[in-house]
Amino acid sequence: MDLTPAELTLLGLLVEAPRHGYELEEVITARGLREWTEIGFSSIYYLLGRLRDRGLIAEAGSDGPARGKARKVFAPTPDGVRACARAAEEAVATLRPVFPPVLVGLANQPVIPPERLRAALARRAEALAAKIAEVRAAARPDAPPFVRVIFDYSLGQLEAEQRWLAAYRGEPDAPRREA
Amino acid sequence: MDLTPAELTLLGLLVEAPRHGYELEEVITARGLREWTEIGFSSIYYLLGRLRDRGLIAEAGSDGPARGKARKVFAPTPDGVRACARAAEEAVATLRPVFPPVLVGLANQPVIPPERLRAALARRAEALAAKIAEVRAAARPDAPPFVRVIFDYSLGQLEAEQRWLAAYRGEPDAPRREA
DNA sequence: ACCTCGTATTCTAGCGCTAGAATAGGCCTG
DNA sequence: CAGGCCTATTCTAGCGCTAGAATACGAGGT
Repeated sequence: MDLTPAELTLLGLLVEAPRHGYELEEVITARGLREWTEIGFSSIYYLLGRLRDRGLIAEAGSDGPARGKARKVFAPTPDGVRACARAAEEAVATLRPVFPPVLVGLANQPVIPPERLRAALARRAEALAAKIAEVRAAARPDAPPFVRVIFDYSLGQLEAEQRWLAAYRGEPDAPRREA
Repeated sequence: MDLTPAELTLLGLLVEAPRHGYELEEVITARGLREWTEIGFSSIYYLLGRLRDRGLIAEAGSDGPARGKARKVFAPTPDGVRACARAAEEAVATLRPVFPPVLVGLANQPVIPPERLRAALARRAEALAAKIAEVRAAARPDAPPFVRVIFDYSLGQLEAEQRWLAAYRGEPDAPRREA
């Protein structure tokens, strides 16, 4: 009954406006969701099929094609809209424990030669700075608040990681005291 | 050729000390890695098989069983140790873009009834506070630095999220200015 | 008329992983 | 020494997902 993040993303896009598969693909790439949601091109029709089988979306007539094969436009059913709201609410409320790969790497720190580790941390610092700049640049001040909050979240997480990394690179071996 | 986080975790545990499948299971639960790594009981032997097929670990004789069926002890091969170091280094260096479910939920914020959204955010705040307390309690000051750094990371991320959440709950609709 | 190009969907094989049951073997107890 | 029990491993079926190829179809050029 629960929706995966990918399913919720797709369903949400359809709640926003009825669309056909190809259009979803376009929207996903246009909004830069490809990187985040990890919904591949092939998955779209697959997920659409699952959502339809569950009765959360339904074919809302076929659109007059610009050119080429007829396209199937999908729209959420009333059930689908409810499910979307419930799943979104659930996603907001639940804190998912994360153990990102970087921590797995750090847990194996003892096997990494020290100078390689230092270099790896430097590479991370660079990537982090670049990412922060990128997110800042992408964050339009005129975006609606519910979009801004997403950027704020990402930025907050990235900056926290940056502070942590700076402290850690500064004194890689010395234990530090609590705040 | 790359190792998944789960594979790296297991391999790392074997680099630490040769072990058999059941023991890995015990270590994983004892260290609380179950929640983080999402390595199910069934996966252990499966992953062990894959690592062996790739020549990264090998059976290092069977241990005298305390009682019951003979157990197969696995130890990393020289290749395995190298792969572990390389993968750990890689994991430390690369920044993986994350788009946690909470953001997917927030992206669908407009379909959530406002009072439900407020309640969901409140639940999240509670869970967050509890988690922070839990991590703080688990962070032993006498732990080796390479373990402490992991707790520091988690704590930094959680606290950043807490600040973000507090700000957001304070003014859920008003746009905020940049730092 | 035919052919090609651009749009859009569907199909197929197969990989990675998981749950859960089945199996195996030695010890201990009566 | 038969039976149960505990430790460990292995097997099996199947799910979810993906890449990539195959298909379908109309418009426009020649």
